Amino acid sequence: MQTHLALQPAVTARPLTGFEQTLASAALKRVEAKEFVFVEGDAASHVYRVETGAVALFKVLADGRRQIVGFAYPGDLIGLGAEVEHVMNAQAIKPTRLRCLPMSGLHRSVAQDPSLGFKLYQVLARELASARDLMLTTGQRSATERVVSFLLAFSRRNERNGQDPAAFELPMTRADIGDFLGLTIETVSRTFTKLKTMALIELPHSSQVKLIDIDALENLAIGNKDAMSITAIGG
Amino acid sequence: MQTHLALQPAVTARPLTGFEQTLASAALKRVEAKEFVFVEGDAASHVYRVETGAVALFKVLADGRRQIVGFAYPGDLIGLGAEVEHVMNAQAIKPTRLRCLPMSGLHRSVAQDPSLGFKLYQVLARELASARDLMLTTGQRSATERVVSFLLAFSRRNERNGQDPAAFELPMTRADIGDFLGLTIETVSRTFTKLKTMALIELPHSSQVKLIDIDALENLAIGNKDAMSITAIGG
DNA sequence: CGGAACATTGACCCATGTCAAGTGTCGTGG
DNA sequence: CCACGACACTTGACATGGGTCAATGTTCCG
Repeated sequence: MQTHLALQPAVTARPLTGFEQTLASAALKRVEAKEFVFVEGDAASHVYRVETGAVALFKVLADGRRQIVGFAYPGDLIGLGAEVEHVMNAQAIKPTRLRCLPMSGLHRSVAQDPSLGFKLYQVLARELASARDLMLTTGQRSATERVVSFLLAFSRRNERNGQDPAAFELPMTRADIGDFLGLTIETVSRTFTKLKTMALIELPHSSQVKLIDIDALENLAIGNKDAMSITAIGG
Repeated sequence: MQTHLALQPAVTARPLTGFEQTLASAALKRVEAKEFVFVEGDAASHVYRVETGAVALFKVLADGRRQIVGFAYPGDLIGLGAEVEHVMNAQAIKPTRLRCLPMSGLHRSVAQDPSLGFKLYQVLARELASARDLMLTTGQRSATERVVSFLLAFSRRNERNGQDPAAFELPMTRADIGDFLGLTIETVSRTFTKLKTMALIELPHSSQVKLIDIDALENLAIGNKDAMSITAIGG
């Protein structure tokens, strides 16, 4: 069972070889933190691949409530969809560089490489799986479980990239985390403080996280209220 | 802005013409209410198209908490994904007939029809959009907003199918609705009662819904606390 | 007719939201 | 290099929406 939260659209698109070339030669765009890559209603004229930096993807309600549906990191594709207009917003959360591929180019690539359509299908299937994991998280889990799942997703991402799974930098603010997990800033902050008090994490700076007891955190994430004692018995 | 909740994976797969033939001749399977079509961990050996009935797609946590990520109705495809095993469960919520297409057949179809991969991509893109709408709903909306969005999605579905947008039968239980919207049975039930008291809906039977004031409901869904007075002024 | 499953309702409670101070932290300009 | 302002974060006090637990009602089917 996939109990953990995927932080990203999971489109670290390795298999797109012919497409890869097209992208490599595509125009490079720089955006500053807080700058939008596209907004809801924009013509879906391009897809983008994040080269460096990070982008938040979100929807907003009329009254300003915001749901971040995912974060895109280097290697991730954003802007894919079936509609002629973007149905969400993409905003850089730190200085970011992107490759821009016009939709016309994408269509051409699909025409040339018959398997590309299916590859894009696989890319979206993984995004869909991530979206559903997040649905499980925001729909069913407690605040602590959500925050811990979020931190562990970072840990696993770092591990996949050959970096320290126990220490990382959060590129987003508490507000972003809250809008991703369906919590308020205050609840996110209090949960961090609680995990710190429980000696499960350390926060050298508010954006730097060190995971002290990953086993205990993993127990917390799956709903084990007293993860620490369980760990003591089990370990 | 897409403020409303899609009830289904939105894969009423019209465009799959060559594929359509394959499906039409595929084996027909009948399942009873509560019977599983597949469960998490099963080999993803087939995709299914719902012919009649309805299917709930859900994930469960170790302790039994359940998130329904979508309902599939006639015309919808289920079982698509990038993994070799199913990552969720599919359970009929009423007697259901399904066409079963083996994955091998799907792969053959993709090989024969180069555009099929891209068509499947579009199908998944719509499912992804639905999943993200549901994320917005469970992550940001109040109980009343969630239930009303849910009812309005049925209304719109009926309208698309040329049926009465103001009256329909709910195929699922209160528990299913709760697990879809991230609410408890009791909250769903109380919300129905409240809407009935406000004279916005009627419930001839617990599974039959009649929408009395769709405008007011639409205001409620987007967060307008006193939808009725607004409607009175606006209408 | 009886029982199981589903739905409603009520009373109570608690996790999380809201509102309101504070306290860093960082970048800029003097 | 320091002072300032802006912004992010933390913390506290309090409010409340929705969860929990429990009882009752309803529907359906054997």
